[in-house]
Amino acid sequence: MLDLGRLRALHAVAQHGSVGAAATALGYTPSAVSQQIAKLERETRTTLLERRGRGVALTDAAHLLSATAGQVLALVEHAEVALEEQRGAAVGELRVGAFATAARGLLPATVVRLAERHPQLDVRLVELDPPDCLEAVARGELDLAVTHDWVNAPLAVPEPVSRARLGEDVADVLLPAGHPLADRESVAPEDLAGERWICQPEGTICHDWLVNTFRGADMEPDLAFRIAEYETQLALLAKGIGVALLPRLGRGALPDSVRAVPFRPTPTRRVFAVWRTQAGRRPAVTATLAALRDCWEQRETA
Amino acid sequence: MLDLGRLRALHAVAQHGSVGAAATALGYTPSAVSQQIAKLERETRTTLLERRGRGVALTDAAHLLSATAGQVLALVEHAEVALEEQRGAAVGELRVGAFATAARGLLPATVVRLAERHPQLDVRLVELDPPDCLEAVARGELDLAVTHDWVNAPLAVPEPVSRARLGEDVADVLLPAGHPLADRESVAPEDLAGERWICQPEGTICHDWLVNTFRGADMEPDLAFRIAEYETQLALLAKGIGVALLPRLGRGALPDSVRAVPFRPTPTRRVFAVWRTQAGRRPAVTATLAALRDCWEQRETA
DNA sequence: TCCAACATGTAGCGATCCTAAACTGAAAAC
DNA sequence: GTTTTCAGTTTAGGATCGCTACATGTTGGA
Repeated sequence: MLDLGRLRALHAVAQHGSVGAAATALGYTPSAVSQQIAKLERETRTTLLERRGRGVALTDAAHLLSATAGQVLALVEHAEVALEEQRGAAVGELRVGAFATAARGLLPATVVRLAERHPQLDVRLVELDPPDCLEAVARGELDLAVTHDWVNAPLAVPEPVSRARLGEDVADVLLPAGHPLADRESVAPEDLAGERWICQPEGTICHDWLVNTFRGADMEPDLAFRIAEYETQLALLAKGIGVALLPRLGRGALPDSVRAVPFRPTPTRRVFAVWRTQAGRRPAVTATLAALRDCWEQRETA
Repeated sequence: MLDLGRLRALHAVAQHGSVGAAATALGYTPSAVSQQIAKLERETRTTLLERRGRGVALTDAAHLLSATAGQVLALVEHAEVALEEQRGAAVGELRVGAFATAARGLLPATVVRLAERHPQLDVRLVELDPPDCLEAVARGELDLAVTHDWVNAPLAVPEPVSRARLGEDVADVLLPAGHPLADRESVAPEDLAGERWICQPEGTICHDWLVNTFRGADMEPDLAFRIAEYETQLALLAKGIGVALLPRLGRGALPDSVRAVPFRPTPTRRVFAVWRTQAGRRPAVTATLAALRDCWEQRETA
């Protein structure tokens, strides 16, 4: 494989017309340039320079080589510039994970915003539960994830992962419109004894939080419906079949047949973005973080 | 300026997916590849590789750089191949000089033939008198020249120039059709005493030869018309204004008003191709030499 | 004929680049 | 949970490379 330094030497000679001028241009002595080209000649088994009077002339092979050397040098220079530019730009593929509610309520706007601001950024989205999110980020399968914890089940991030808080998401109890508690200012676990709950499957944080909170009041919730899909939960609620605890994030307009009532103690989960600390320097990561924050703000003011 | 070896290392990692595989592919140890990329990272002040589990993953910058590295490597490889091919092919620019008669009578056919055989060869033609030809070749301003001497004025080629004889060109005396000598088998200087000569300007070999030959017979030719252009000489001859000594090379069909009569002693000039010995290895030079020989042969048999 | 300009050759020193081997860290196997 | 294995990195050291300074060889002009 030809050496770039030698090609540069040859190209300089071709451009400046003499070994000495080329050496000056490159900041070397003529001897160095001469030696470089001599080595290039040995490597290619080709005569590149011919002495002509006091100076030198390039052979056909040298012209040929110098021409492509020019292209190569231009390309390399371009790469350097691109690298420099890229140091501040968000490009490439960014794999994002988010828990279901955020995937529904926050990420669509974020992806749109990123697409507007950074057209070169290719965002991939995966819906994952918070523990899986963290693991995937730590393993490098995701570049960034939106996750959450509840105040009574704080999120532990492993060492090489950083996190930033986006904000808090409050959950309300959703009741059929005709329910006796439907017009209360707020409800407590005690008020809801005997209700049949619509809840996410076991193993999800939503499920665990509900169980923990009721056990704190020395009660056991009746988790009659284990439903992962938001729309399905809503459909069940609309039919008055049970009650549910649903976060405000990602909750659209409710049907008339369903009422939201604040819960006491307020079920608040903190929403975080997490990423490998290592990758924090990636412009793509910081840009996504910024977009997430913007979209979160916009959601709250809306 | 980025180093080609490092770019190749990065590209290999990108292609093979791991440092070890890249090292195997390149014939190095993983350590070498790792160091190369570490240096590349320092040079570009960019993170290129991130550890991911047991292996590594490329950052955006690395992907960017690897992509252009691929282009660069392809270009360099292409240059190497081109160089290899070119080692046997006639390509590039070839500057050819020829004395006027050869430029008229030999070179056009040669240029056509070269263009057929070697379309990549770019032939430039300059009309130059033999001494200038030799000088230009020796100086490297011409790559090859067609020159001549007369038997009584042999051509001396300087050391770093080679020559090859193409053949001999005989000159005849051209007389107006009505001239008393027009139907003779041959004429000698003595026969032509008092004639007004149409001749090339002083300083040309043609001129000098005429003077020398006549002085050898203790005569002085009357060089009444100093004309460089062949067509002009012919026009003068056609009007019966003088006589001329014109070589057979490059002489087309004569008008009826002009007759060619052999001269005694026969004015014979040896025609040579000359080139820098150094450049003799150039395929372009050998190809042109071959074409010149072919065209000369063809001319004689025609 | 000497001198100036230019390229090339030589010696040597410092930088570079590779290998080998120890080290670190993560996944897999027991 | 502990050990093994795998992959990449770090470190040390020796060979090579690539530069500079200086000498040499040519060429072209005063």
